[in-house]
Amino acid sequence: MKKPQPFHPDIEDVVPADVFAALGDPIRLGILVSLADCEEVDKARCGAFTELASPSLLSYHFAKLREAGITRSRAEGTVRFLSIRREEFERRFPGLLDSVIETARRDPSVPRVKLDV
Amino acid sequence: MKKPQPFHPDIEDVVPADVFAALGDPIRLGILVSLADCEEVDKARCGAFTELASPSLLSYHFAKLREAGITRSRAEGTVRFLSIRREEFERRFPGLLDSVIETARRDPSVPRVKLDV
DNA sequence: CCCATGATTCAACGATCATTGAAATAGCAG
DNA sequence: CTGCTATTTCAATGATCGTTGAATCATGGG
Repeated sequence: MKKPQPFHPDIEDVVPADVFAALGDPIRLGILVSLADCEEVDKARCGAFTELASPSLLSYHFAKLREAGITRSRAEGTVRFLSIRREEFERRFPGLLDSVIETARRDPSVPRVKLDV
Repeated sequence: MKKPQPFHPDIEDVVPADVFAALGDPIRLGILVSLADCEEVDKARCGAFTELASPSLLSYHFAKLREAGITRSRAEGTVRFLSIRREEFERRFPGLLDSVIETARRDPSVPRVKLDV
C-alpha cells in the first residue's frame, strides 16, 4: 500500500482563528521560522527538527501547522519534506505570514534549527 | 475598598506565542476588530460586547487579551473601558497588529459589534 | 442605607491541548 | 525476506481551554 500523502485543507476553508491557534505554540513558531530561514525551499526534511522536540511530538506539531493551512508536507520515499504554503497563504491572508514570521524571527523566545547544509 | 485596576503585563515580557494563542479564538478576534473599528478611541465599554457572548464569558476573553498585552482595561466608576495597546504593541512587534486586524477584519467568520453611537 | 447596574470571580463541566513512550507503517538496502 | 530508517499513530497522562450559571464585588443614585 502506498503511503498516502497527508491531508491539506483547501486554503479557502482556512479561518483566521485557526491560523492563530496553530501559531500559539513556541515549538510550532520555531518550525515556521526555521522553514522561513531555510535557503533550499521545499527541501526541509521533517527529521531535521529533532532538536526542537521528540519525533512523535514533532509529528503532532507538523499536523497542526498543516491542518491550519500554513505548511505543506510531501512524502518522498522514506522521507517527508516540509514547506510553507507561501503563495496560497499570501493570496488568502495578504501580508499576514510575512509579519508573523518577522515577529517570530525577531524574538529570542522562539527556538530555531539550522536547516541548510 | 477601591476596585483595583486590573493587571497589565509589561509589554517587554509579552512573547509571540502567547499573543497568537490569545488571537486563536473567534470571539477574541471579534472583540479586537470591533475595538479597531471603533472611532471613539478608548471609549469602548465592556458592556457593549454582549452580542458576542455572556458577560462572564466576555470577562474571561477580556482577561486573555489583556494578559497577552493586546488590550488595556481601565476602570472608571462602575464602568470599564477597553482599548488596544497600539503604540506599545507596535514598538514591541512592529507591523504585527495591523496585519492581524486587517486579516480578521476581512474575514466573515469573525463576529463583530458596532461600538459607535 | 438600600438597591440597581456593570463587571469580575468561582466552581463545575466536557473538550481539547501538549507531551510521553510504545507500537505500527512504509520504503529502501542488503 | 530481513532488517534499518524515517515518520506517524495510538493510548495514556495531566494541564489548560471555552462555556455556563450562580455568587460576589464595587459604584453611583434614590
